[in-house]
Order: sequence, then structure tokens, then C-alpha cells
Amino acid sequence: MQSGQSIGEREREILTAIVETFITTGEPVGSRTLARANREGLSPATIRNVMADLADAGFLEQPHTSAGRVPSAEAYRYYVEQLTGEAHLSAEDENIVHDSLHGISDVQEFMERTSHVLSLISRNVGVAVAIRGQKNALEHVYFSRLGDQKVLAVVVTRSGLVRDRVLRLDLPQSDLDGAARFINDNFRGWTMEAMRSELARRLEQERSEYDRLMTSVEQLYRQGALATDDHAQVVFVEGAANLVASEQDRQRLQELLKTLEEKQKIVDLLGAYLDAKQEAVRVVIGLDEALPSMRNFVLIGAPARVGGEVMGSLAVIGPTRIDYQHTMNAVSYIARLFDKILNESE
Amino acid sequence: MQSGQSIGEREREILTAIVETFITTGEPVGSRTLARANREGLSPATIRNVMADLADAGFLEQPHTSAGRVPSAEAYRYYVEQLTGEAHLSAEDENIVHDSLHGISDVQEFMERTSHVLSLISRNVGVAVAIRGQKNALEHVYFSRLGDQKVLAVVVTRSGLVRDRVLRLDLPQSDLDGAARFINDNFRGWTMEAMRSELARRLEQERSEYDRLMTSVEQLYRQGALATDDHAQVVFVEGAANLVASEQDRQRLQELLKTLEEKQKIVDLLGAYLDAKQEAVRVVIGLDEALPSMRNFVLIGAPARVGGEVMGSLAVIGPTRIDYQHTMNAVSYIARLFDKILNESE
DNA sequence: ATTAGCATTCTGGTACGGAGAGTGCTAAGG
DNA sequence: CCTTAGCACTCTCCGTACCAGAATGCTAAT
Repeated sequence: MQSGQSIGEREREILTAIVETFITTGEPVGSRTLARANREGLSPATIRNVMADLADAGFLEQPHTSAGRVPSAEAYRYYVEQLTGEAHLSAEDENIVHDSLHGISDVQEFMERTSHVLSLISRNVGVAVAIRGQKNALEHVYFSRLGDQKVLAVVVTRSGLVRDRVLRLDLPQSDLDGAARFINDNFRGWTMEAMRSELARRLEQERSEYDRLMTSVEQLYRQGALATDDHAQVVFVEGAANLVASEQDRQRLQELLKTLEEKQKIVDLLGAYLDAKQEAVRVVIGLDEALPSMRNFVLIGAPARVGGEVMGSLAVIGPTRIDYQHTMNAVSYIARLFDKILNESE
Repeated sequence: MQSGQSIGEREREILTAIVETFITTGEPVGSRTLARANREGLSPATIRNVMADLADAGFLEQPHTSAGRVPSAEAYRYYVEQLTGEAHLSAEDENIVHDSLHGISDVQEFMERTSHVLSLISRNVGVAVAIRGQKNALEHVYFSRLGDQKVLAVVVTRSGLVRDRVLRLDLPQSDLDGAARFINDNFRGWTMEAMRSELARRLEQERSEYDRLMTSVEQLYRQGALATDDHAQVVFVEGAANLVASEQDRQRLQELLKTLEEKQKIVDLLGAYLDAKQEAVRVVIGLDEALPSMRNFVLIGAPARVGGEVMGSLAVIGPTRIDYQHTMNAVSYIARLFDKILNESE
């Protein structure tokens, strides 16, 4: 019951062994199997004692009386914590990554392929989110009249993110061109965020002396032509098919797939657990707090940066029984590659 | 054995009844159940005789000797053929459709939501493909220099499809503007197809008297700035989670999900079975010819038109045991709505 | 502190048997 | 000639019983 950290060297070793064999076999692991695998000949009985202690401390669970033990969420956390941080990817995996990510120059495409690559080499669900970031530097806006009531607005950021949307608005092309020129001339290089607030300020201030130009700009602004709201984030989820192997219960499998289709939930999930400050890969065990359908699933993710700026995040979602080291390596490797590839091509 | 059309009125009625009860129950249907449901009191024995005939003609299959009968692919085809074409959607469904599709003005967004709506009301997989069509009228092109080596090309068609891509190219913005102006001035309103071939012709012809402008245009053209290749089609697939209920075999379920993730295969599938000429909804039974993993699945789809032009296609993919009438109604309804909504907003 | 031994508990697979559903065939009836 | 009743037969499904195997916890010995 006491969750006191009574974890000595032996306990640590056995806990690790339990977690690892459970990950590979998927079966509750018993004292016997463990004794056999353990190099220094400990007897099953000894191990049983240790296991009982670990169970009391909350690291192990028992499906039923006469079954082996299964690691608890706590155990996985502990296990991950004491993993060595060596981030070497197998040559094979490196090949897959480079084949897929070769010659890419824009964020969106990278993200799309990344989710695929991650799902391939982790054999789980690969996720990538490109943030329509506040922090992105504006490169260019562009407005085009489509028809009687419609205007197409295209916003391009320096990093190659493109956001287009159709507005219900009736302005002649000449006004649109004027507005675009105004914004491009004044705000190129600004972050979207700064641009919007400064624009709002000016519109407010100069309200008295409105000319035709500023009226157009205001209309466009009000219609959201320059918005980069959170909902506009682009999400790529791939490898859902892999879940069939991970989740036995059909009911839960269905819920899981459904959740993955609700892209917004995935965005929120990554947003909640991956923050911009973190440096390396983060492992989140126990996703059910955020998404009940994801009980027994974990998230292994990292922010994707170019230079110092966060452009999005990438992650693998898989069962607690995932190969942590391997997946962490993959995520970390790709996150760094992201920086490298997109930084040099600027 | 003979597949001679020995289908009389009674056969037809019984076959229909078999298909319908199998669709609702999912169990092989026996003569007894059928006799009970049949309004004009036919005895089980009579029905058995008819069923034997139908089995000989290839319309029914028997899982094992003493089981009921299951409709064959042929039976479904026959069943669908003799369905009355009434296309009334339930009020409830209409509400769902209108709530989701209300106030949409561009093809892409419509497609995205459509796939979702279709999956909702059919409780199966909803698919929508927006064709980066050859036939689309060019509205505007736009090029923007992103960095040292990169150019962003945006192509907008009159119907609101937007295609952006990043090219590896090093041209100053002024050249890009010139090229864009040239194309817009000369080709606005042309179909993409016509525009490209005419452009190619001119480039070829005037090769001798190349000026700076035409060189820029050619470079852009060569890099695919104006391409609308088939691979660029946008696909939306939703409702994969529904397959969990449709497919019992886990192995097959996994393959199915995997196939749905390979968007290109889905595009090809729709492309192969839905042609531009067809007017109404088409039902394709036996998808395994194209995609082996889709044995026992059917496609119910229709082209999506605006005016007379095909802008894409939409479909539902589900098990042979799908509610044909309902799904056909839904697809047909939405296909017509597509025309209505997007046509009036032009 | 560790280990051997042992009784106990629980799961998973298999064998068995009966209920239920359905078929095909034959023979009788309209 | 078509339809129907009857019947023997077949096959699946499901519940029960049972056994082997794996682990456990405890006690006692080292």
C-alpha cells in the first residue's frame, strides 16, 4: 500500500525485467519465467517476495489470484525514467526515414510524411500536427475575387505554410489588390500575431480618417482573412490499422478509431502534453485522463522546431506495451531531422 | 448450374425477401423464417424448392449443408436492380445533412464535410474525392518567392479549388509577378487542360524569340507549377471506425483499414467505377476485383457535379449487407445538393 | 535473507451432449 | 403439375465438465 520509494537495486532490476518481458510477450509474467531469464540465479521464491513488495508499492497488478503480474502505469513511468537516453536508430529505420523524407521543403508535406513514417517504424499510430502558428512570420497575403459573393484569401508564411479560405464578401479585385499590397508592404516579416494586433490597433485608431483602402482591409480582417486560429491546425494521423493488433476488445477498438478520427481531439491531446519549452522526447503514460477511450495507451512525442520556433509536434500513440526505447529514438531522430532539413532549406 | 434467367415473379419475391432479411439479421436465412414472414402463406417446403432453384442459378450460397442460405454477389446485383428509385431521405437524415453542409461555398470544404456526413448517416465509410480537375476553369495563378531556392505556386480555379505547391526554383519576385500576370491575362477562364496545352504550344513555337518573361514562364511550367495531375486529388475518408462492426475477422479488418489509409487506392477505386457520364447513383458489388482486401464490400457512389462539370465523386463503402435503398438515397441526395449549393453560390 | 516444497487457485483448452435450425427427399393432396 | 406434410439427417452452437498448466502464498528448512 505504501508507495514509499523502497526501490533498491534488486527491485529496480526485477521491475525492469518484468516490464520488458511483458512488453515483448504481452502475457502476465510469473516468477518462474523471470527466474529463468535472470542471469544471476535468483530463485522463483525470492523473486516472488520482491514481486509482492512491488505490488504493494503499486508497481504491479494482478489480473487474478493465480496469474502472473502486469506492470501498472506507475511501473511504466518508472521504467521509462531509467531508460538510457541513447538515441541511435537502426540503419534500416534510418533508411526508411530518409527515403520518405528526402527532398522535402515545406512544413506541411514534412508533417504528412512524418506521420506515415512514424506509423511505419513504430508499427503504431503516427501523428503530426502543423501549427498554423501565431509565431509564423508573414510572407505574403493574396486575395482573389472568385465570384459575386466570394473572395479567396491566401496567407503564406515564411516557413511555407499556406492557409487559404473562401470568404463571403463582395469587393472588386482592384480593392482586393490594394488591400493585399497594403498588408504585404507593411507587415511582411511580422509574426501573424503581431501583425494582427497592430492591424487591429491601426484600424481602431484611424477609424475617423477611413478611406476606401482601409475599409477593404477592415472587411477582410473582420471576415477572418488573416486568422490563424487554433482550429485551423493541420493534423495527420496514420497507421490506425495497427491498432487492430494492439487492442483486443472490439468495443474499445471502435472507440479508439473513432477518437482518432476526431482530429480536434488529437490536436488538443498533443497540445495538452507537449509544451514548447520541453527539449527532448516526452512520454505520457495514461492518456485516459484526457481521452477516456485511450485507457492503456501512451503518447511518445516531441515538439517540431525550426530554428528555435515551434512549428508543430509529432508523436506516436500506442499501447502501454510499446517498445519505448525504439519509439523514443524514432521520434527524437525525426524531430531533429525536421529542424535540420527545414532549417537548411530556408 | 445454369444461370439462365428462370426468374419468375415468385422467385423474384423470395429472393428479395432473402436479401432483405439477411441484410437486417446477418444470419443465413432458412425456409421457415421466410415462410413466416411471407404474407401469402407459402409453406417452408415450397420455399425450399424455390431456394434450391435459386441456388442452382447462382443467387444463393450455403455456408454448410444444414444452414440457411446467404445471398451471392449476383443476388445483390439483382436486388439492387429491381429497387424502386425513390430518393426520399428521412427528415432526420435531411437535418443532419443540412446542419453539416449549411453555408459552404467551396468544393473542398464540401467534400470534407460530405465524407463525414455520409459516414454518419450510412454508419459506414464515407468517401469524397475532389478532382483537381482538368476541366476546371482557371481563375488565377499566383507565385511568391519564399526563400533562396523556393517558390510558392498557387493555382485557383473558378470553382474554388486551390492548389498550392512549393517549387525548387530561383527567380526574383518581379519575374514571378510578370509570369503570373502573363498567365492570368491570357488564360483566365480557360480550362486547366486547354491552358496547359496552349501554353506548351506557344512555348514551343516562340522558342526562338524568347524573352525574359517567357523564360520564367517556362521554368515555372516545367517545374509543374500549373500541373493538376491526378495524384493531387484530394481524398477524404471518414467513418473507418464503423468497419469494426462490419467485419468480424480481425485479419481482414486490419487489411481493410490499411487499404483505406492508402488514399491513392481509394481514388483509383472511385475513378475505376464512377464515370463522368453516369447520371445517377451507381452500386458496385464485388470490390475485390480491384482491391482484394475489399472482398464482400460494396461501393455506392455518384459523381459530384456543378452545372454539368464533374468536380469529384462521393461514395459510401460498406459491407454487402448494407442498407442499399437508404444509402443510395443519401448519396443521391447529397450529390444533387452539391450541385445546388455550389451552383447558386457561383 | 534465501530457498525448497506444497497446497491452493485460477485460466484455457478440449471433449461431450443435447437443443435448435435447416435441408433434401419422398409421398400424398389439390 | 404444383404444393405441402412428414421425416430422417446434418451441422452448428452452447453449456457443462474436466484436466493440464502456471502462479501464488505460506511454511519450514538452510
